[in-house]
Amino acid sequence: MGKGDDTRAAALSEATEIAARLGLAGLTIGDLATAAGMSKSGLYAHFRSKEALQLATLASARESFNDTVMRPALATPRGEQRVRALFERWITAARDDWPAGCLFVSAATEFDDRPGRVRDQLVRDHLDLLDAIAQVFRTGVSEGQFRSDADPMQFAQDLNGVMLGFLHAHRLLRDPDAQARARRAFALLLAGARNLESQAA
Amino acid sequence: MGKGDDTRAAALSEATEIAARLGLAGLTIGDLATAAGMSKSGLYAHFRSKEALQLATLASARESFNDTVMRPALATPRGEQRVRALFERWITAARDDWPAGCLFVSAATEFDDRPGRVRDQLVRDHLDLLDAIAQVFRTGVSEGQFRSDADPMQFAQDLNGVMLGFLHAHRLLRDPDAQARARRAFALLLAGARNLESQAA
DNA sequence: TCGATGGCCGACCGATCGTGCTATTGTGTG
DNA sequence: CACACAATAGCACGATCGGTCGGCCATCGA
Repeated sequence: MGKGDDTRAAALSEATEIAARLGLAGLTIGDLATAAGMSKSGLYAHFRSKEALQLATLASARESFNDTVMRPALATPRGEQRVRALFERWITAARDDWPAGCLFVSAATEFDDRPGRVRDQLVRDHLDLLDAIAQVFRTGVSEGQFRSDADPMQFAQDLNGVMLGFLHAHRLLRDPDAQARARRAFALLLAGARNLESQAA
Repeated sequence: MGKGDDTRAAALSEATEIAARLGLAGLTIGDLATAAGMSKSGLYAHFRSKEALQLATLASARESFNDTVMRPALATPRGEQRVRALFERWITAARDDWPAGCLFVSAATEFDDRPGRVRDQLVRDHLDLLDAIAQVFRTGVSEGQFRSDADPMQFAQDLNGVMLGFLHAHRLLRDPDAQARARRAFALLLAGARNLESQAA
């Protein structure tokens, strides 16, 4: 088991880029084979079904996300600093049209109404992501920087919303101010978690 | 011009639902014909290309959005009350798996990397939406309820992010708390716009 | 009553979809 | 060097894709 693994990894890298542009469903075996410089059947032998290819592509994107965003963030000091590092890594990668990030967003909207293994995996990945955000946020609570009655899962959904709003403004509208607005939104989020001012209905 | 228009409108209604589930690209002429109880060619005669069908479906969804959310909101008193009405109409419709709302979100992520008339139209619609939100927000500024130095476009992107975060949590994760969290996020947004506390880096 | 026209259908086109089966090539090991 | 086997290619399949065409009805104005 030597060369095959390299070929598979290279194909998955191509697959991530294609799927980021055309969606996981739009990722075609023929297109991927052409992009990887292989025959359709030669490539198909690595994944024995399209669903398996989609799951493998998703797994590849998940690793890219962990390597690029999650693990480096977890290496920084606990507390608000780590929350900031997480956001910073995330939005910087997303700004550069980072394929793995776009893939997760597009796949989530693509498969939210299509039951199956792909959707199940997406749900797991998304739950893991939100849990990780919440966990990072909790380090800020235990360090005393955030309010102890703040809801970590609330923060996770809010931060996810900030990133989604940014991605829409950045990738669809090509808005040059999108990143600055996302930073301000994130700052407002932090401010709301820090002291004890705002609790409207 | 009598019966044909009814058929077309009915087909577009079906098209919106299918596209909300499978995406604008996944909306197939054959599937739509079956759903509409027509032959493929009979239906196809109403739209002379798939791109035209996609644009017509988008236009139909846009009207649904304006009828369901925008116009009723604009009929309420100016200021914060109108902003609240906008949010309330929006999230209530989205909670019920309202097809038109899902369609715009999925289409936006689907076509953000596919140049063409569909993408162009999506950009126009999205800009119109953000402008409308900003305009509603401005009525709150001129009524003195929101800070005069608040950025309406910032509020628009933020509110859009709240809705996107909600849709992800609701439709992909089926999170029963998603709506409550979205309301709290919206409340935080309003609180940040009201007085002059938070302006962190 | 007759002809025109709008609305719809069945059959069909070439291309491409996902997916098998059968070679043939390449590569690491004894 | 030869053998075993992993890796890739060739080819074909049924289905479905977007799209075209000729023609059959129903309606309606003259």
